[in-house]
Amino acid sequence: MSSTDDSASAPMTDEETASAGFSDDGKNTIGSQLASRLREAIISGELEAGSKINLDKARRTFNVSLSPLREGLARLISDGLVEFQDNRGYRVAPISLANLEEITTLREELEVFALRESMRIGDVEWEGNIMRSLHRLNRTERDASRPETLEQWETLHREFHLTLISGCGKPLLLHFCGLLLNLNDRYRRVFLIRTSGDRNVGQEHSEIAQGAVARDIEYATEKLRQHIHRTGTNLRNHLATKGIV
Amino acid sequence: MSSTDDSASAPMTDEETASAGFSDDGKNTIGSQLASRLREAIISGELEAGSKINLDKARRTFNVSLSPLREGLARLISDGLVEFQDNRGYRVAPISLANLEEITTLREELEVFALRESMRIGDVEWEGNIMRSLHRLNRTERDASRPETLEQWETLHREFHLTLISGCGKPLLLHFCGLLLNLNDRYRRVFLIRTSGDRNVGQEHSEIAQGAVARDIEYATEKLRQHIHRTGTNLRNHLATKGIV
DNA sequence: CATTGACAGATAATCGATTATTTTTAATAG
DNA sequence: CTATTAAAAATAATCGATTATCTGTCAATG
Repeated sequence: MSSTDDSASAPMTDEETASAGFSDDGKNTIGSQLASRLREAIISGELEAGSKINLDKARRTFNVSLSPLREGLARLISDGLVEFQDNRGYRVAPISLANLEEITTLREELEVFALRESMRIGDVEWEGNIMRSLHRLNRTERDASRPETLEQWETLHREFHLTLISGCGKPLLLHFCGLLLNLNDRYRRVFLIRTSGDRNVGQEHSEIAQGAVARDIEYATEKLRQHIHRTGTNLRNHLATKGIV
Repeated sequence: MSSTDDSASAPMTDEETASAGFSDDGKNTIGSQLASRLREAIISGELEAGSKINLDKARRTFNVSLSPLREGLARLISDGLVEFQDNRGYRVAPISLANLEEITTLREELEVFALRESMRIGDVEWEGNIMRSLHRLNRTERDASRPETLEQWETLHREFHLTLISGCGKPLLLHFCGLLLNLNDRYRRVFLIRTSGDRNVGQEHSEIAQGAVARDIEYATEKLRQHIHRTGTNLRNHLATKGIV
């Protein structure tokens, strides 16, 4: 419900970060930095789902002491990306078909509800933010041969979905939706290298966005629901291909 | 999504805990114990909403070192009962009318959805668990003059609501509902010493439970929604009385 | 008189070492 | 051979001390 770091912060080169003065956008403490790095490692699949996290090994890998390491891991527990047991340590949250299906179902419930609320009470700034997010997202190509474009697209995609519902005026609801989006993104990054051919995801996003700013509640919410559902179906097939139950 | 301790565990005297062999129900590490103690301190209002948590002071109060203290606080962040900022430390999550209203709204959405799902797929064991929880709850009097009965009632009440939706087969959804219940309980414990006279809460619970096991979806979900809504309205009035915005 | 900046005290974050617990291995009895 | 137990190794949890950061105070400046 809190947490300082901001893993989806605006892209910025090392030089800018170092020189420009306004670098105070979180990531201050080692613990925070670790949380971000670990989150990325898990969502990208670098750390395998279900695998144990050896503290001593991780300590050496990241060149940090135990305290900030545990601090960082604690945050990922809140995110649902890490599981913990007293005296047994940490492990990367496992993936499963059932988990993916629940995430999809809950997104359909919560994200759609949040969009409905946003359309009910969102202001003009909210509308503007949607159009900006949409534009930035649609201008970014997903090129499977260049991993950095995939990461970039993921960031903007997440941003788009969050912006869409950002007008709802319900911090807790946004928090839940953010968690679900995170969990969902892991499945996509691990299993879905390229989007399936029979979809035009860009157009789907455009339709949702346009319906939202036009305040056509039935249209927009239904489009969003279908969008989420299709993604779920898609991912489910990919999981099945790899034999995951 | 994980967390080992179990703040709503069965009541047990110190003697029993010490002698009987099966005391391995969590609460092993100092960090876990602290999480429970702090949670209780916050939900009961002992630690004032919005107040800063001084690590050094807390360390002395609880006679522990910094590491487990931070560990415990980290868990309460997941619970939404504590907020944190890098280099600024921890504070008890503030309360507000808006926050209470959001909690109520989300409970109406999520808990009702979870009940619907439970009624769709819950098995006989689920039904039995409901009847047991209901019985235990209704047999417990809330006597304002004896604080321990209030605590006991809170525990059983929480248990009842969680049991009601425990058949839904959706761990994440149950997690969210658990969080919301926690957050809601804090408002009740702090603001509602006795239930308002125009309600028979015991009967409300019975109606919901009976509707649930009878699989009368419309009836049960509507009763639950009203139950949650009334509680919200009630609490809102009490907050207004104390001048909280 | 408001603003800035340096200082000091308070507080949070981190480290390295130590202690507690679990897991593995090895030995032994049945 | 399998099951049981004891010792050893691996791992997690905690501690006390140190370092980094923040916050308030007060003097100097415009």
